[in-house]
Parts: sequence; structure tokens; C-alpha cells
Amino acid sequence: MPKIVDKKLMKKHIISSTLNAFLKYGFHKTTMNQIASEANIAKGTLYLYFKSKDILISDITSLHFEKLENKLIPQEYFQTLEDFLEYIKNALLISKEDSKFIPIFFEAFASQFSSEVFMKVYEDMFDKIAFFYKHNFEILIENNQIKNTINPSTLARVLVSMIDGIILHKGFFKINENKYSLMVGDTIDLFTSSLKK
Amino acid sequence: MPKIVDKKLMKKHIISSTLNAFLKYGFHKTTMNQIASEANIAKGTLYLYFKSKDILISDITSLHFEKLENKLIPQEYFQTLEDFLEYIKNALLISKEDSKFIPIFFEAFASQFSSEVFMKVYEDMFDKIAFFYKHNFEILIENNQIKNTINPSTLARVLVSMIDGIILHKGFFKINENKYSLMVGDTIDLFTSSLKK
DNA sequence: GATTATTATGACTACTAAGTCATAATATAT
DNA sequence: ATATATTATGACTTAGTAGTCATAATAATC
Repeated sequence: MPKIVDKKLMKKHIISSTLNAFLKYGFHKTTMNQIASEANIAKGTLYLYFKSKDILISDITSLHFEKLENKLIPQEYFQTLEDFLEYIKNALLISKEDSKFIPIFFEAFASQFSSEVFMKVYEDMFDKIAFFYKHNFEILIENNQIKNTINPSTLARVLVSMIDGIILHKGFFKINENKYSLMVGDTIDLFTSSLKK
Repeated sequence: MPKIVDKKLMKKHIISSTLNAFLKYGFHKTTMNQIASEANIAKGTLYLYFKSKDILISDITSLHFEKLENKLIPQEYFQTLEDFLEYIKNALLISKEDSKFIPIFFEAFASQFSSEVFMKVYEDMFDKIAFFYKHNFEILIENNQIKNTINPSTLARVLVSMIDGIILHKGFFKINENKYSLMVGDTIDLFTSSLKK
């Protein structure tokens, strides 16, 4: 008797439409009406899947950070400096498609500064990544791959911040691909020369 | 006959009250009423000094970026690696007071993503800083202070992004002072070992 | 202390946008 | 076909805030 809809699929559709609307109109200027029309549904339908605009936005940012965490924290530790540097290189290389969304995610992130809960989520994510780096530095020291004079804990946090900074500048300021490639190379060189024995 | 007011002083007063209101209520939740009451003036008075909320905000961010530019671009180039590294250290060390405002300025900055004019202003500022670094790298190479194998132009842009990333993480995630000091030290070490001949 | 150009006030207006809900449409099962 | 639980709709309500303006207060000048 009942009409049945794939709710998960609909949620996904709404989320991707929302992102497109953000790209079109800018994060803060985008209204629920615009999102609905971008998704080709009525505003009321939107509210059947997301109870409020805040929830829609926080769901989107959570999803994004989940993806980011999965990308940045591999299942296994790198055993050689070469592999570790290769990973950093990949972490820095962002597709054009993803680049477009950096300002949007940042604006969404910034809009949640006042929420301690959310800031905790983001802080924890960066801490987790830093913890991964820290442990990997320790492994590389054990493996005799890098200097044993570095401080794994703080250098890990520096690495996280630096990668974030470089990616943000790429996204914000549309640095062209050629120059960006060189920048990634320089960053790798920087770490190579300071980590190598 | 006429009543006369120091308009510049009043503007300054309003700007600092606005920043306090942002700290209290968060950038996006702060209303013109709250700003007026924080400044102990009527809302109408506010509009005598700033024609709109947008103008007030853009004046504040412009002022901030002006200050930042003055702080980050010294009058003279550094002639030794030691002096240059000392400068980077100082650029990274942010007072607690200033730290508080980082998320706010970032939210203000983020709210202007959609304005190409503003993005150009910010982009130009970072380019200017990068240009300063680039030229200083060249001087240091001439002075035989650092390796001549680096690419001054791209390494300069990397340095700008990295410094920005580290400062942002300090401001966003309240990294404690001790850990942050160590991080600054690590960053300096990173550049020392990769720049030194 | 009267005059007047300037500055200050806050109730009011106009507008935008989030969220609601009575009504309509739809897909499944009998 | 018919019945019905579920899903969709969009005009409407509600809330909140940017910006205005007629009126009041103020300080300098005579």
C-alpha cells in the first residue's frame, strides 16, 4: 500500500544538490528555497529529510571530514622515508574538482566556530592525523630511516598545520597547477632534507 | 554653533566595540543592535559612521589585513640566514590577545569569499609577502648564506602558506603555549636544515 | 541664554528567509 | 479499480534583523 522511497539515496541527492547550490550562490547566500529548486523538489520535501538548515549543513561537513579523515589516515604505517614522503605528496595533491569545494567547506567550518561540539570534532580529527604522523615518525626512527633528533610529537603537529595551510591557499587563491606542483615538490624537499640522517 | 565630534575616534571606538561583540556572540550571530549596545550608542548613530553592516565589516577586515601586512613585510631585507629565521620565528609567535581574534577574522574573511574584489585584496597581500620572501631568499643566496639550489619563488609561496597554516591552527584549536613554542622551534629547524649549505 | 549646525536616538518599516501544514500525489497491496 | 500508508507540495506563517527618519539632544558661537 505505501509509497516507498530510497531515503538514503534521496539524502545523497539533496546533499550533492546543496553543494552545487553553494558553488552557485556562495555558502551564506544560499537559501533553502534555492537548495530545493536545485534538487528539483519542494521546500517541504527538503524538511522531510533534514529537520533544519543547521542539520543539513552539519551533516554535510561531518561527511566531508569523515572522507578527509579516511583519505589522510591510511590503514598501515609507512616503513620507509620514501613511502612516507610519497604519501605527503599525495595528501597535498588535490583534484580541481575538490579544490572548488575548499572555500565552501571552509565557510561551513567557519560558521560552526561558535559550536564547541563541532570544534571538538575537527580538533580531534587533526589530532588523530597528527598522532598517525607522530607514530610513523617513531617507526621511521626505529627503522633507521630518519634522524633520531626530531621531536615526533611536535613535528607531527607542524606537518598537519603546514599541509592544511598549503591546501587552503591552493583552494582560496587559485594558485595555478604548474606552480602548485613545484610547491609540492619544494615541500617534499623541505621534509626530506630535515628528516634525512 | 555646531556640535563637533572626533569622527575618527568614534569610528575606532565602534570598530573595537564591534570586535568585542564578535567575541561575545560570534561573527555571524552578531546584530547591529548588539554592536550599538556594545558601543553604548543607538543603532542610528552606528549608521552615521558606517553606511551598512557590510561596509563596517569590510572596513574592519581591511584594517586587519593592513596591520598584518605591516607586521609581515619589514622595511629592510635580512642579510643573514640567522636574521631571516629570527623574523619567521617572530611572525609565528602570536600574542594570546591576537589569537582570540583569529577565528573571527577568518569568519569575516570567509564571508567575503564571494566578492572577487576582496579575494583579490587578500591574494595580493599574500603575493606581496611571498615576493618579499622570494627576494630575501635571492639575497641570502648572493650572500652565500643558503643553498643556491632552492627555487626562491615557489619556496617563498610555500613558506607563506605554511606560516598561515600554523597560525590558523594555533588560533582555531587553542594549542597550548608550551607545545606551540616547540612547534615554532621545529618549524625553524625545518627551514634551517633545508636552507643551510 | 538664544541660536543653529551637527550629532544622537530608537520606534518603526521593509524585507528576507526558515520552517509549517493542510492538501495533493503516488506507489503498493488487495 | 480501490484503499491506504507514505511521500510531496508550496502558499502561508513567523521570526528576526538591516536600515530609516522624524524628533530630540548637544556643543559651539554670538
